[in-house]
Amino acid sequence: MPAQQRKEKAREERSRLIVDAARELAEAEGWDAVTTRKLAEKVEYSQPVLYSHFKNMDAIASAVALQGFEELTVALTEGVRRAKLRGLADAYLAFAREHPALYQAMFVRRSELTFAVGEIPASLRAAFAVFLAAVDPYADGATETLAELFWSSLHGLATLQAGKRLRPDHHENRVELLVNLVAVPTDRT
Amino acid sequence: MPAQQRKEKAREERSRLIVDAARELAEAEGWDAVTTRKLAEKVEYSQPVLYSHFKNMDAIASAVALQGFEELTVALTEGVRRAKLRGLADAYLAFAREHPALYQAMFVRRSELTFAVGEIPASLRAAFAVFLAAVDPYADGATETLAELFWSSLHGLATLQAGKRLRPDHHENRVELLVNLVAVPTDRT
DNA sequence: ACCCTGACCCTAGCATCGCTAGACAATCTA
DNA sequence: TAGATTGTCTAGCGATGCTAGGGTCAGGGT
Repeated sequence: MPAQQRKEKAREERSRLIVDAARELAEAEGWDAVTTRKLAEKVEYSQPVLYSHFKNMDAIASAVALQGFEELTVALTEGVRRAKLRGLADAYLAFAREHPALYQAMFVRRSELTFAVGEIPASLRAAFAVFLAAVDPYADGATETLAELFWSSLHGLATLQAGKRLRPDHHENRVELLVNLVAVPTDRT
Repeated sequence: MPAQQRKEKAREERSRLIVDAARELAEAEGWDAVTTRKLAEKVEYSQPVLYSHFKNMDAIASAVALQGFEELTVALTEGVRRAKLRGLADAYLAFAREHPALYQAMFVRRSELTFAVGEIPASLRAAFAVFLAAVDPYADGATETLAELFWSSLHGLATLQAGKRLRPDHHENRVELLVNLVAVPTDRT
């Protein structure tokens, strides 16, 4: 029955519309400004329609985050291709800098998405795989541990920088130092 | 005029009462649960009293954060005394783990407190000084940069761990690896 | 062709939030 | 003692997330 399919297609379209609107609003004015009323007005539907697509506001933010994971994977892959570890670091930090609200939805705002325990979003697993591959040559066996540590360091740099808690200049120095620490092979017994 | 002084003393006492109540509530139920009404009820005054002490809710959270900075400095100093870099790392991560709401107020929740630009809270400067001293022997001149990086890495580990985004076991491995990367002298030209 | 049924969406409203205005009481000054 | 000042509370405003209930319109069966 094509009528049924057409309906579902339209619903899916509207879901994307809502998610896109939320993301735009968040990037433009921050997550505090993303309210159900503003969102409803932006997609030109009434508030309750949002709840026929998503359980609540947090679920909308999580949908935005999932979009982010996919884009992050692409950006990281491209970064590694350009310049290995340093390219990965630059790509990660650029992503966080250029999409601050998106980054918050992915990694800062509390959310029901947990990574290391329970099921992991496939798109995020892919992003982490880029880390694993890039770090493996220097890991001396402990690939996952080094990948987690490298990721954590970048996350720390990204969030503290965003919060104006690091000297704005010296960014380059910090990144270079980090990459050197990870890349320069030392005795890791 | 001692009457005047007595008044001021009482006001100061009540300020501390409010801050302590906010901190307790946040640690017990998270910052979302810290509302002006619950806070007012807990200190047994009406809501407007809060605003005669603090500009708004964020200012109360900032006051809690300032308490945290002082305690963090003490904890870090003790950690360094015990085991240098590793002690510092352990103390920092333990602090974040044991006082998650306090840590959020200090470093995660957006706040008007900025560190690296403009004026810095003295208590936080003291905490960073511990980082500087602990890291200096390995910095090869770039002490501040290495301190910022070490701090960022710990911050990343702390927040991602708190968000269940790292494998709960392997914590020890990550910390040891980080400390080794920073401490083992390599060629840093 | 007609009616009925069900899916869809909107208006209206609830409880709660941060914050403030204005009235009331208690205390100090002269 | 009378007036002024200081302090506190009650009540309320606008905005929040979310939901209940009713109305409208299209699709399907006879």
